[in-house]
Amino acid sequence: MHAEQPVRPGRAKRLPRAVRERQIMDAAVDVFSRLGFHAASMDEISEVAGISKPMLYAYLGSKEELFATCIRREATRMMEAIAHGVEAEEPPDVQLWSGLRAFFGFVGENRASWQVLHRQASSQGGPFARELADMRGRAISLVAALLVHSSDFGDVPRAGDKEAESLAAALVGAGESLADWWLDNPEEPAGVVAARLMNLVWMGFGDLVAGDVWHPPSRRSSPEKGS
Amino acid sequence: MHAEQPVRPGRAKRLPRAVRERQIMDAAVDVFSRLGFHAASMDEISEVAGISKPMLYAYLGSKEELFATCIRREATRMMEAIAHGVEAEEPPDVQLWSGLRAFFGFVGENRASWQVLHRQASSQGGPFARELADMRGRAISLVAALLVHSSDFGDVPRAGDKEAESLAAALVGAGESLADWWLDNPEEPAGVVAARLMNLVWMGFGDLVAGDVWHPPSRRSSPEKGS
DNA sequence: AGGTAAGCCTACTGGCGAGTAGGTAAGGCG
DNA sequence: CGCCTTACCTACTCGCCAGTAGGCTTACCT
Repeated sequence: MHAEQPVRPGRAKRLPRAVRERQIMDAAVDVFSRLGFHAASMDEISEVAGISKPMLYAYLGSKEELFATCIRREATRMMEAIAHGVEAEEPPDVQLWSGLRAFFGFVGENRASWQVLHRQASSQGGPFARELADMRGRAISLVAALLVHSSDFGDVPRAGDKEAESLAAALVGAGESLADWWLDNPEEPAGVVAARLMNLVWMGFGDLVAGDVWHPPSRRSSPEKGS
Repeated sequence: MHAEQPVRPGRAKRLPRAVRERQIMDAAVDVFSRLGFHAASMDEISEVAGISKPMLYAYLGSKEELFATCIRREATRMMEAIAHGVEAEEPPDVQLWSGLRAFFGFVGENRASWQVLHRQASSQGGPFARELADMRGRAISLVAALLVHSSDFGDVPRAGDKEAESLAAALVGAGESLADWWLDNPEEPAGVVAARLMNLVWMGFGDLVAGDVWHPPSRRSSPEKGS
């Protein structure tokens, strides 16, 4: 132990910038999700990332910039995951179903991302909430468009845009809340949780109480086996 | 004007402890709702309350105790407001409807309380989240019981408790989210927003698209005039 | 009136954490 | 092989804010 190693203790291996940035972002999402924006310190993020604080500032700028970048990255990943699972040609209920499945699938596999997006981002004032509200707004518009379009299938001429938007907000919120609940009760698979929400918003309690359930038009396996 | 007033500039009028505590709590809820837990400073709270910082500590203890007390007070107020609006003898759908109206009524008249409860409390780790999760849990249980009981009216023997709970979580979340949306779109009255959610969760999109709507059993005025 | 306790204050300390100054190793290229 | 650019570090400053020490003032009670 008295012999000096040529390797200085706190010296990280030299890496190209892009790789380090990825590492740092991953560490930041992890720490932000566990502690929240304010309680998270740049010291801890740098420690988790395996580098020193000045590198953080050199690569990602201030704490706020870093956080905003995290939000943007995770939001983009999520929206892409959902968009990937939905096909625009399908009828509205199937589109909704696909979207829900993709959403819960993403949350199940990216819990930290979800924490950052849903809890942290929305509760910090400043530009973060705007960033997040932006994505949320896009999601709501998407659902609202689906609902309006869906009306064309029935005989109701056209629900008010405001009404569709508020319903979409309720639906998105239901999804968020259910996802949170799921994090605390993770024993059930994503598909089952998604199917529950699908039934709730498509059939309503009234029908469910009467024993009616929604199921996809016999393509894949039915979402809830008759247990 | 050059004569000294006997009133010292920063000296507040003497008041009994109970009254001051109320003032302080009101100020705290206001500041916490605007800035969030961390960004809120005890200095600002004391300033808004019209007293000096040591009084805060003398009366309400540390910042964390103060915040927890705020949460408890507001949560209790809200639960009482809702419980007040619901009568246990009514059929399930009417109970749900009453609860929704009471909820949105409360939020409309206590926006700051709602901000503190929904945004701030849930995003801070620590004992606050527990406090809040507690109330939320009670609300969910309440709704879940309603759903289970509701099943007895139909011919389905009994939905699984887990399923009822997750549906209740989704419903509570939908309410929270819709309340948030409403804060940004406050032009509509509480009753209309409540009616939207009622229709969504009771009828489902499937029925709504087909033109069916739920309405209360002809007692009060109908929730949504045929516009 | 005079005592006294409750209500109120100004003015500090101490620690934590964002952001920085200035220096050290290591890979590439002549 | 030496030079220089890029990656990386240790070790600070500085402001903000939770929490406190110690003293003043006013209402009530006898």
